Amino acid sequence: MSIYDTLNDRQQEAVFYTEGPLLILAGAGSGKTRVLTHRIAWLIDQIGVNPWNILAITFTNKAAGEMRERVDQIVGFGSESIWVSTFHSMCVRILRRYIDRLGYDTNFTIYDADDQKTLIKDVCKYLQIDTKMFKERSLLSAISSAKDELVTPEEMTLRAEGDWAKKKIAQVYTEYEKQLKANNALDFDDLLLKTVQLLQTQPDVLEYYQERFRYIMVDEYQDTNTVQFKLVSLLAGKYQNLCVVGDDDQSIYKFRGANIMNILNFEKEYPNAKVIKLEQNYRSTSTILNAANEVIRHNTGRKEKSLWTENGEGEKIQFRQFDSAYDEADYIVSDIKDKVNSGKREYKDFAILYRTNAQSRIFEEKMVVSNVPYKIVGGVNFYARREIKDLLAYLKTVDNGKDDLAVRRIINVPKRGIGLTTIGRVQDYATEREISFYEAILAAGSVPGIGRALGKIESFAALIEHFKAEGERMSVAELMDEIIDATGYVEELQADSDEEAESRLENIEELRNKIVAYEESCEAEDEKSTLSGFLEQVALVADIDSLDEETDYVVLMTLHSAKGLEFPHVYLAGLEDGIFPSYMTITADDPAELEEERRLCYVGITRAKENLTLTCARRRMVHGETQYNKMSRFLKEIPLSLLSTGALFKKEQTEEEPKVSAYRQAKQAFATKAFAATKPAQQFTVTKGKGPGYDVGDRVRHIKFGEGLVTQITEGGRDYEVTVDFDTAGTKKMFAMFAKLQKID
DNA sequence: TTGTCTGCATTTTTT
DNA sequence: ATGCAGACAA
Repeated sequence: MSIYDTLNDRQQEAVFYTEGPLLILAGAGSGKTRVLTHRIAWLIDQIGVNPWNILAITFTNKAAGEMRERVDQIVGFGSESIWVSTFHSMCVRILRRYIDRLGYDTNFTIYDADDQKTLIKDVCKYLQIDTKMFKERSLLSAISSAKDELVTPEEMTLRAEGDWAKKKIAQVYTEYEKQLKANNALDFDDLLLKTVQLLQTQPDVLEYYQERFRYIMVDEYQDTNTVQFKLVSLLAGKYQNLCVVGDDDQSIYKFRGANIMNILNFEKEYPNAKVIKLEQNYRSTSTILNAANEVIRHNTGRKEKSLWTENGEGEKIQFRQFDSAYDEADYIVSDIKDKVNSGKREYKDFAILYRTNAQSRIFEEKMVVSNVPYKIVGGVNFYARREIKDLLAYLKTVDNGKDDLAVRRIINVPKRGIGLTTIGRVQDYATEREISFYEAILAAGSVPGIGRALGKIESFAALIEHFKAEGERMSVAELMDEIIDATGYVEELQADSDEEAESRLENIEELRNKIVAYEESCEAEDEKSTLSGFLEQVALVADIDSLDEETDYVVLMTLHSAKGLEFPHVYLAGLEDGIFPSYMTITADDPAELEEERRLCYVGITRAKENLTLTCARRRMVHGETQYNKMSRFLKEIPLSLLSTGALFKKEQTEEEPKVSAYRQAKQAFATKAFAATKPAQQFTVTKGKGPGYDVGDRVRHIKFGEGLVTQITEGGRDYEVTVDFDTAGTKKMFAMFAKLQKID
């Protein structure tokens, strides 16, 4: 009896088919990770492939670690020399070795979203771009998609010919690139793009990696974008032993440039590709699986497949609608508590999934109050916190003096009396001479107009030089301590006794732990721990990587983060039109966006193994205002026969609304299903309470237009449109939400 | 130069 | 509700 006997026929076929391109269409819960690990084992064990020649690309570091571990368990040796990593960390590894060929230093810095924003602001200021017209956000996303599509600044400039707005964007892109290079920095997209450029321009490097990676596997292939596709094709170009695993129904990263065509057209790209479908689900009960199938059925243009399972029917899916988001959170948390207290489950069996990170807060509050251990994945990244970024900026400055952003960040943190004017002068001097900001600092004596700040700058330069010298002989942790000590960063926080300062100190302590952990892990692998190495690790960790299956806590995260995970009991919260599917996708004119939301819903449902609870609230606070939402359209796509709406629950007595039971509400919602498609969802937002707080015939005051008479109120979209006859300003139509009209008695 | 105030926009999802 | 940029005073 071999380990491969435990696989089903299809899975075996996928494992044994080792030569040439292979597309595995793996439905949710069909055991694709098992297939991949067994395939690697098979390659090593039976085909005699050197582990060194295998590359497996996963979506997260966590998945990579798990895969390595599982291969290790099967094969027992050699797994450490397999390359298992994410696209990004693989690229960094390659670039650290060869990027000098593209004119960068190999100790380049990686810019995160925050740094990108700072840089783009600088660029806009420098180019005198009107950021009212060109939002930094959209500029960045334009640049990002250009990089995803392998479009260089030169190309974009050419394409923009004759279009003023496009030319502006191209100009920004060009300058942004220039500055990145001057700072010896790469952004996330660059990691992929530069690697592709490297392989395209350096035949010997390409040859080396093609030879090295004779067998390539890519997980979550449906979420790859054009650069990633290109990268994989380059690497697999010689041996063509490329195995990709994916599920078009789980493609949820289009907004990040993921190109679903990569999977749909795999057979066109590789005409001799073998296609294997894995359709047996081992994860969920048939009830859950049916619900998922029913929902995803509403999408068009998918690869036909039908998931089935031998698992039992299991329990019905629970559905609950609540008056408010508070009630919703209350119910879920106490439901979890009940089930744990009755000994049926442990905390770690539960996951609460939601559409947006903002929804986590309310659950967190309830968890704290109820004393339920929990872990929130995502949200504000640990490394994005101010104190962490500050200290990292010191490390970056020591590591890569060209990183102007880092130097400018810390030159006056903690306060040294170096102000904006001084920084501006130094920057001008640096720009003029085309030297880095830090070089200008070192030459501060010759910068004009510095005046009495000179001494302060010189002592700052001396401080950094001191760190650089010390860094040569110190470990990263020691250097960090020295920085904390010499700058008085912690001291300053300690003097501050409020709660925020306290949590900052804790974070700094946590950072120190992470540095020590990094150094220990290097030691374990017999590698030298370096400052660059640590900074790189920091840049590429996702929050999900810190998820630990062993710890007994409830996990809270977005649906996106939940991809690839499974839990015995899943709560899908906030199933309301406007939340999920999000308001953006409902109002977008592209139906494809709604389909992506539906796939997200499919992903969410299929995370559940045994129990699934769907909840929504009639009323919830969003951005400081109360929103009234209809239940999600996706709910209506689940057959009523799979649902249980459970016992009735308390309604708030203060509300004047008709008292309809949850069950009736649900029933009504399903009954109107046929009409729902043609009628727009009725939802609206008001600043407080119900209605705009005034009526036709009332006198109101507007902050700018003065007093006037309300002549008409019409309900439109998510707001009221109010027509007011102003005494002095004439008749205006405006939305109640924005106008903030005040009734005059 | 620093701190505070005010008005303004912002809100999907992430390696 | 929160966070940021710009204005202005200390």
